[in-house]
Amino acid sequence: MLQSKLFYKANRNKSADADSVSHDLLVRAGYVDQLMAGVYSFMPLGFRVLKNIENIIRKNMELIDGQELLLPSLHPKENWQKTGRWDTLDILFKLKGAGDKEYALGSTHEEIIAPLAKKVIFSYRDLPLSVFQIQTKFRNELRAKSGILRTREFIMKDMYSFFTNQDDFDIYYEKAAKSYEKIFKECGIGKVTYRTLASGGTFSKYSDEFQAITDAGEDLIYICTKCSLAINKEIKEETPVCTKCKNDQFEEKKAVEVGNIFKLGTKFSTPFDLKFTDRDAVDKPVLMGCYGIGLGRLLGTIVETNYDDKGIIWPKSVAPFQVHLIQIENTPNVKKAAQKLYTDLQKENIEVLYDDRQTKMAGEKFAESDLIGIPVRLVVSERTLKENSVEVKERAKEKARLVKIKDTIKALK
RNA sequence: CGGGGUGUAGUGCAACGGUAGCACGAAUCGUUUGGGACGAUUUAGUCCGAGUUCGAAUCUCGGCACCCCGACCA
Repeated sequence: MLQSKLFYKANRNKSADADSVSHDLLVRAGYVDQLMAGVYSFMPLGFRVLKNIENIIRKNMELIDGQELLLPSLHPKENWQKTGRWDTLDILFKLKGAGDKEYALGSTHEEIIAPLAKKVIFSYRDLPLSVFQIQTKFRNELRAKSGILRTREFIMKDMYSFFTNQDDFDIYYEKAAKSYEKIFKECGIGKVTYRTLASGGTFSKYSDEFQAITDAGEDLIYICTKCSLAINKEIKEETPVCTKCKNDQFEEKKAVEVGNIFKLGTKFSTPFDLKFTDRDAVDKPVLMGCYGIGLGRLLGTIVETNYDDKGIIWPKSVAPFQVHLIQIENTPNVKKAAQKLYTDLQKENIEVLYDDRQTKMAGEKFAESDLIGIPVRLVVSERTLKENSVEVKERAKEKARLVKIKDTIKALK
C-alpha cells in the first residue's frame, strides 16, 4: 500500500475526548474514527488489524470444530419474548418497522441460534455441534466509554456449542477455554491475560472470563499470590480464600474483559424446546454453551498493553502491515531503489506500507511511523544506498541496523 | 438513569459583555531534506433556538451533542 494513497490522516494533537491510551493512539494514527458515543468506524489501518484478529479467532474456532455461519442482526420480538428477555434485558435495542411491528437489534444470539438448531438437531447422532459467527452486536449500554473498549455497536465472535451430556460438554468447555488462551497469546496479550472465575449472571452460577490486566480496565480481578488462580470481584466477595489453594492473599489488578464463556445448560433449550432423541428413545434437552470475544475491545486491549511514548507497538500477528518502508530524500536513486524494494517485498507476500510521500520531512515520517506502530521499519536514503543497504529497525527496539539490499527479505524472516 | 463538566476553523487551544486569534493541518510558490524545516501568500469557525443588552463566543432559559464519576454491563 502506498502511504500517499492511504485513507487516513495522522494527527499530532492529542484527541481531546480520549481518556484511554488506546483511544488516543488509535484515533490519532488514523485507525478508527468516532461517529458518536460508543460507535466507531474502522478505517483501512484499523480494519486490517481487525481482520487479522478475526482470522486468528476463526482459525482457532475451526480447530475446535466450530463451523462458521452468519445470523441476522434484526430479530423478531417473539424470540425475545420467549425467553423473557424482551422485558428484562436493559441493553436490548428495540425498534419499530412497517405496521409498527417490533424488532430487536441482536445483542447476543441465543434467541436465534436455539430455534435454528432445532431445525437441525433431532437425534443424538446429530450431536455434538459447535457453530460460531463473527458479526455485529448492538448493546444499548447506559454509558459507552474508553474509546473502543466499551461501545454500543461492536463486532463479536460468538460460538454456541450443543451437547447431549454434561461430561462431554465439560470436556469441550475446557477445550474452548484453552483455545481462548491460545487466541489471546497469539494476539500478543497472553502474558497479561488471566482466566478468571466469574459469576454466570442469570445463566449459571459461574462463568469464566478472560481478563487482560491494564489500567484502562474497568474490572477488578484478584490473583492468588500462591497459585496464580484469578477470580473476579463478585467471587472474591463470596469466597475470601483461593478456591484452589486456600491462600487468602490476592493481588488486586484492573483488567479488561476480553472474553467470556458460559455453560448455558438448558437455559435456552427449554424455552425453545430444543431437544434430541437419545439412544434410549427418550427426548432430552440439548445442553448449550456460549463463548464470546469482542474483537474491537480485543484490538483496543492489545494497544493498551503494547505502546510507548511514541505510539503503538503492534505484535506481528495482528499488525496492519509487516513492514513500513520509508523513502527519505526524493532523489531519483532513492525513489528507484525504494520502489524496487516495494515490489520485491510484495512479490514475497510481505505486507508493506510504503511511505512514498515526497512532501514530508524525514522527522515527520519517522514520528508517524512510530505512531502507527508497524513492527519493522525499512529506510532507504542516499546514505543507506551508499552502502548498497537499507536500514532495518524494529519498532520495539532502540537500535537500527544496516542490511545489504539483496539480503533484505532474509533479514525480515 | 442520578451527579459533574464541556461545546469556538479539519485537529488542539485562546479571546473582561466591545473588531474572533494562535499552533498544527490543508493549498500555492520558493528554499530545504536522517527525528515533527523556513519564508511568502492563501484556506476555514463561535452546536441549535429563544431571551437579556446599544452590543453576546462570553450572561439567562430550552434543546441537542460529547466527556467524566456513579448505577448498569448476555
